[in-house]
Amino acid sequence: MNTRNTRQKEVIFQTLCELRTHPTILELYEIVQKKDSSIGQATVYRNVSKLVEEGKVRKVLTKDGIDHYDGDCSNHSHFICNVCHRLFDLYDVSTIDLIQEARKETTFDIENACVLFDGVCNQCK
Amino acid sequence: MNTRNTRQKEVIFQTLCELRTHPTILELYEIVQKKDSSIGQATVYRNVSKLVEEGKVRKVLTKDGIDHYDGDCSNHSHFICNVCHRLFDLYDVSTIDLIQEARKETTFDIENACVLFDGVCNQCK
DNA sequence: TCCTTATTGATAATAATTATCAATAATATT
DNA sequence: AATATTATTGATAATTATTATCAATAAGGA
Repeated sequence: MNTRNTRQKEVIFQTLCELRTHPTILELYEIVQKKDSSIGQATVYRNVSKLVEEGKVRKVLTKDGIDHYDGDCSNHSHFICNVCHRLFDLYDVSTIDLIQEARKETTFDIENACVLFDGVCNQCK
Repeated sequence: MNTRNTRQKEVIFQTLCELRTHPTILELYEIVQKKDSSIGQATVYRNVSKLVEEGKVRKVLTKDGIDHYDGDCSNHSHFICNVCHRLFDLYDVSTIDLIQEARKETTFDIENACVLFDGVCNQCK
C-alpha cells in the first residue's frame, strides 16, 4: 500500500483538467472549495505537488513568480500577455526542432523544452 | 528628477553581470554583502526588480519556484539539470524560427520567447 | 470486518517578498 | 558652491506563500 486514491485528490485533479485558465494554487483552492468546502488549502498544495511529480499535471513557467498549473500535459506552449498578464495555450507550435538544435549545440542530455512566449494578446492590442 | 544612479544599484548590477551562476536574490545579496556590507537585503530586492523593468537584467524561468536572475540580456536560452538543479546557459540555440512559427499559428503579437531546456548535465550523467 | 498507515484538515512554523518610515544622499536649482 | 527637493536607502514590520506538525480520518489489504 503505497499511495491511496482519495476523493480530495480526484476532485483537485478533475478541477485542474476542466479549467483552461492555468490557475495558481490559491485560485484552484477557491474553485475546489465550491465543489467540496471541506477540502483544506494544505491538501491542495500537497496534491498538486504530487500530481506534478506523477506527471499528470504541469507546472507552467511564468515570470510573475507565482506558480501556475495546467491539467493538460499534452505537448503545448504558453503565451503570457504583457498587459493583462493572462496565460494562454499555444498548440501547434512544436518544440521538436528546437530540441534537435539544442542537442547539436551541447553535450547535455536534453529531455524537454518549456517555452513561454510573451507579447500582447488580442484583447489588449 | 525621476531616477537616481546610486552606488548600491551600480554594485548590484555589476555583481550580476560578473556572475555566470544565475543567482537567487538571497545568493546575490550574500555576494553583494562581501563587496559592501552596508547594503541591505531590501535594497537588493528593490534594485533587481528595477533592473528587470529597465531590461538590464533577465529573470530566468525555472521550475523550482525561486526566482533566478541573469545579468546577461543577450539572446540565449537556459538548461536546468533535473539531478543537481543547476542552471546553465545555452548560447547558439536560436528562438527566431520558433517565434516565426508561433506567429503563423496565432493572432497574438508575439514579442519574445523564453526557453528552458531540462535534462541531465554532463557531471550528473 | 478489522488493521495498518497514508492522507487529511487545522494550524503552527518557516521562508520569501513587500510595505513602512525616518535618515541619507543624488541631483536640480539657486 | 550652497541649498532645497525628493528618490533611495537600511532597518524592520507586515504580509504572503509554502512547508511542517500532529491528532483524526479513511483507503484498501488481510
